[in-house]
Amino acid sequence: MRPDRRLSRMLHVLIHLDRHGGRLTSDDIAQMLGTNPVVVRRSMAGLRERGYVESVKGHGGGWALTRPLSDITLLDVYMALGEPGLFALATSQDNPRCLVERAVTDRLDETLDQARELLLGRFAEITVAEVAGDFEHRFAALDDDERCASDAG
Amino acid sequence: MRPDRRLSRMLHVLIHLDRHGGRLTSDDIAQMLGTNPVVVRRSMAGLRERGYVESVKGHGGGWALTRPLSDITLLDVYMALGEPGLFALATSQDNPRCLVERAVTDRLDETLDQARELLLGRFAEITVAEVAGDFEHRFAALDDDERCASDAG
DNA sequence: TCCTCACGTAAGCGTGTTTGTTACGTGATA
DNA sequence: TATCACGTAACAAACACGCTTACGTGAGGA
Repeated sequence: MRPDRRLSRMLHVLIHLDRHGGRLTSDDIAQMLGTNPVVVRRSMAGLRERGYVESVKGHGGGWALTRPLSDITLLDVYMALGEPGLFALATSQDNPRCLVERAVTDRLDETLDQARELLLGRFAEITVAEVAGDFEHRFAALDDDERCASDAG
Repeated sequence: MRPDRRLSRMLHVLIHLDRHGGRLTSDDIAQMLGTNPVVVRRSMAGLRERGYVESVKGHGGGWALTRPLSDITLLDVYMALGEPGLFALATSQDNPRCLVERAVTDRLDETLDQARELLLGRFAEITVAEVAGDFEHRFAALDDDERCASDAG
């Protein structure tokens, strides 16, 4: 199955919006992500509905943050994307009458639920500002040449 | 993305093989799973290569266990399937030069790795015999009518 | 010997989800 | 009024599992 990369991409965008300060158009963002402005608008619609960003039409329009990154957790972004399925694994329901199958699915679902709980719990603990801090720390550690060579200066 | 149900199905099959005692043909198993014998052979090839089951051609042929369920963990079955990807989520590599993206992907990958470690660790702790025990326990708790109505008697 | 059974494998299509693309509409600004 | 930029619908591409068909091989029985 093709993996969902929207969470990764949206975090990337939020941090760039913060660093940029002003507005970025869907086209700007699409170029950063190597994709299409329509994909950007589609992915960011949920973030707008939840009030993390706003979009403005017309000249000088584009996308901007409406609150600090420290107020947005990875879980917030994940939920703004519609809480897509986390696992590429699922239990089968080929014959719900079969008690063997039910024992298997119950045991597997229980284990998957534990992993899901851990994952979403971690997402809830991490703010986007923290990830931005990871970047700042790395960027500060570079010497001047490396800073010029990187795309995030 | 379409989830992978092979792990669930293979556990189901292994427990039925154990309860049945003798051999089951790919056709028998396909009917249990509501699928096609070719799908069964393909999924079970890895289990055979690892020595958990054997297959015999010709009259009276089919599939049988080659070791007790207590010697097979969920992790063993997962690995026999070729260790398919666990998550429907992945990090993006749209622009590896971008330090922001790298900070995001590193943080996300780290979190996903934690969840993966938990999940595979749990898989390693659970034997197929344990899941079969779950079934036996439930089956013993049924009264006669319910046993007849279930498909696992 | 010949037939049937059952597995082994290759090849192609179906399907669902994200992603990519085109097209058209709407509102805001110069 | 022209242009910019978002909003949305519609459709194609890519990808992996699942399904189906087809053909080959080895084992056993008539």
